[in-house]
Amino acid sequence: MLKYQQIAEEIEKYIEENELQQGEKLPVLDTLMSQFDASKSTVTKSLDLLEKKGVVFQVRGSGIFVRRHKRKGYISLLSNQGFKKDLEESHLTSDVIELKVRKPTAEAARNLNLELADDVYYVKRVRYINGQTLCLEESFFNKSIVTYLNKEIVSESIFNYIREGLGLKIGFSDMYLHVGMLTAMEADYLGMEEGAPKLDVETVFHLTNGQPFDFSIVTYNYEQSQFFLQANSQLL
Amino acid sequence: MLKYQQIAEEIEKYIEENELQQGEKLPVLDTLMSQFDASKSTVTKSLDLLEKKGVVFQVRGSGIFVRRHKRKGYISLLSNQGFKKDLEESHLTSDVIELKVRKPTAEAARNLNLELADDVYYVKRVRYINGQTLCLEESFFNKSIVTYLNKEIVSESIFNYIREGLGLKIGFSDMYLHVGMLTAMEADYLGMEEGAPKLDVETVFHLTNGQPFDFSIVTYNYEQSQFFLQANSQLL
DNA sequence: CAGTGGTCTAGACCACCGC
DNA sequence: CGGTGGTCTAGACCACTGG
Repeated sequence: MLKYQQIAEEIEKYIEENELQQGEKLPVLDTLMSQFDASKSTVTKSLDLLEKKGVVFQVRGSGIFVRRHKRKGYISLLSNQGFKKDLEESHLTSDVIELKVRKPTAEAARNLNLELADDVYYVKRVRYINGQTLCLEESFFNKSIVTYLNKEIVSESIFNYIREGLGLKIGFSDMYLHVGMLTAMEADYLGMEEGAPKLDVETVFHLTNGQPFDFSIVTYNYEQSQFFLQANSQLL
Repeated sequence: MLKYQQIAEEIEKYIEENELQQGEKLPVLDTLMSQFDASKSTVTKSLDLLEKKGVVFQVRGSGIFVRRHKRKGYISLLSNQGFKKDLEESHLTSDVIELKVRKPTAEAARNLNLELADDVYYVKRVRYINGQTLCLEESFFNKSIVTYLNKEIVSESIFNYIREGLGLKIGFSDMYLHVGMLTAMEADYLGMEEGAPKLDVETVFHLTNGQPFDFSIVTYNYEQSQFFLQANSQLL
């Protein structure tokens, strides 16, 4: 593990263990440098990481402060694939409805840069949170990259398997959100009424080398759809 | 303007002007270093910025590549307050429905760390995109920070005024998303049916020093609600 | 194994905040 | 004006990719 990741982790752990609140001040850079026996750039890099994650914010001429958000029970839109993080106390399960090799839909082919004749793994799941339906998920995996899947893998964390089992490196993703009304089929899976509000999240996942390997469409039950997002304005 | 920002801007401009597509390779680091007469760290910092903005992705041992998303007409959830960026071709206007100094709601007070007796500027606007209703927006500004507002300011970009007119530095924001159904009042403003799907986005905006100065609730017309989001998985 | 990006250091100097 | 974070450099060395 890299030094700056290590430092970032320790600082984050320190914040959690001491239950520091929004606005509380962390030790100054000099202290952190000697404490972790690292150069200024390295410590700064750790802090930039934490800032990107929404854990701290830095104020020039003043100090480094803890950043917290107040609300519980929200799903972080960015702690990508595998909510896990913000819903630690919640119980998440999945029902696998379908798992097979097939040809992609036109939309899936377009998003994965595939031909209609190429093979994809198709996975359809319903996800539950504390026993209530959370979402319906359909995923298309480029079979030439994700070469094997089975029911066991698919009922657990597919992404962990892709990372550890297949040794692939997941890079970045593009997400598209739409609000609409549930179709009869979706309503059925989610145990809701047809025409109820829904949020569709379509995501294209890429490897670190830029290859798209997964296109997924997730339809959220609006009653469980509380999402959270942290932004930094210094992008311009 | 800082050197690394300058470099980032020029690289971005270069990509736009030459209409580089997803996956196209940029010059190698050495070239960029000499081209911009900058050290490796500085160029790297520029590229990290662009990576955060979703403009490029870097692959160790291989190169620096252009990142693009395919879909047009989506509102970027992160290019914070002031869509402007992704909707450049669209025509955006506002109707100011209400502008006054008042006491905050309990919710607004909580999110702005204010007392119920403190003063806030309250702004209510309907926003249009190409003549169609896009959203209904209610904002509460901490009056001890945003000391003055008038109809003219409020019908243009409030955030530009805060930055340039008041000289305040906007830092980060926390966003909370909910899906639901339009109330009669909301439907009326948006020209929709009561009970139609909606997306509510509540945002708390902070200055760079961490002080919250604006709490806003934006209710989107679901027919116009197409959002876009780019994520980087290397956060862990 | 050559090419290319990533990490880390030490140190100089700059820019901002708040007393 | 002292304290603190931010920028920038030069250079050593590491780690990954792809032919």
